[in-house]
Amino acid sequence: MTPLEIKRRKLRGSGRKATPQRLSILQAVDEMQSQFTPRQLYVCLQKKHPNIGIVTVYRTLKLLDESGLVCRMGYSGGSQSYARRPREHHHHLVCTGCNKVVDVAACGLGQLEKKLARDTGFAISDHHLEFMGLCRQCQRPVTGGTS
Amino acid sequence: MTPLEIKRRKLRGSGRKATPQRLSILQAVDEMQSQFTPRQLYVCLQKKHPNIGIVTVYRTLKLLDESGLVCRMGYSGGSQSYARRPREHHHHLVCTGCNKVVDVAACGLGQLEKKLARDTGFAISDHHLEFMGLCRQCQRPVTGGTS
DNA sequence: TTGCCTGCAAAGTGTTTGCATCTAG
DNA sequence: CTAGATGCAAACACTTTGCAGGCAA
Repeated sequence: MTPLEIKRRKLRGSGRKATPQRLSILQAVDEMQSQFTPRQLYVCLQKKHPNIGIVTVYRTLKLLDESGLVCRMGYSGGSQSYARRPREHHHHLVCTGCNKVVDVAACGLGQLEKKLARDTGFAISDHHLEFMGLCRQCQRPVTGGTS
Repeated sequence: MTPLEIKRRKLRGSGRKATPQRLSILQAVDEMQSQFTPRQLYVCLQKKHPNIGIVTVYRTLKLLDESGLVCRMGYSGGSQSYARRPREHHHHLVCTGCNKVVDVAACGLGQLEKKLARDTGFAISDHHLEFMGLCRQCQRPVTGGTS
């Protein structure tokens, strides 16, 4: 089964139509290296699919997020950002240098969550955790030109 | 020395003019219970100081953030949010019902952070942690009308 | 008095919505 | 064929900017 066929099934599986635009967007998402904004994805799409409007990108990303095929992240630079589909419950390690995002499986916040629930009376349903730092590459002193 | 006088000095201390608008904004910030957006602060200000424009609120919050008198937080609902000057490292417990924010001192992520740094090679400098859930009040069944 | 500050309105962005048309199923 | 999807333009919301007048120092 081709990758395209897989994407098609995923879409249909969540009860949506597998239009060419959506398949293109899914493919483009797969090719993104890190977080991206709707506009960035739109620009990437332009190269191969200049007929897709940015409105469709917005709508499709929202839809794919609801279907669990992409993951809505926080805001970056005043714009909503997304990332490729998440696995199970996990967190992110964001490089402040190159903006790369690494998934982190380790969590172990269940206990803290329970303690907090007891202390505050909140019914805690979820949490977000994000680590910031410099990845290996960005830690290296700049060896080439700076331009 | 009155609280007002303190605020005045803080402003002057960062080399800005202590205008009545800025003092009013500083005072309103002090009275905010949790995170707030510029608009929310503006609405609060209207009650006592209807002559302050929302533009001034935007400009002043940015300025106060640069001066370290308020703390710029993430986005909430498509809008930049701020909070009073932060204490030490802490996290937030957000009610998904009423949007109330409670500060959480407990953290204990230092170990996880170190483990992660070892495993991934990242130089981790910080992390954000946010718990979501329903506060006590929002957990109660609706007793009044739903209007 | 002088330079920074304010408030209005207008411009800039990012995102959503209305609507006619098109198409996957 | 029909419900849902697309694309355009317009509407919206949030934030910034230009400018004339005002005020703290």
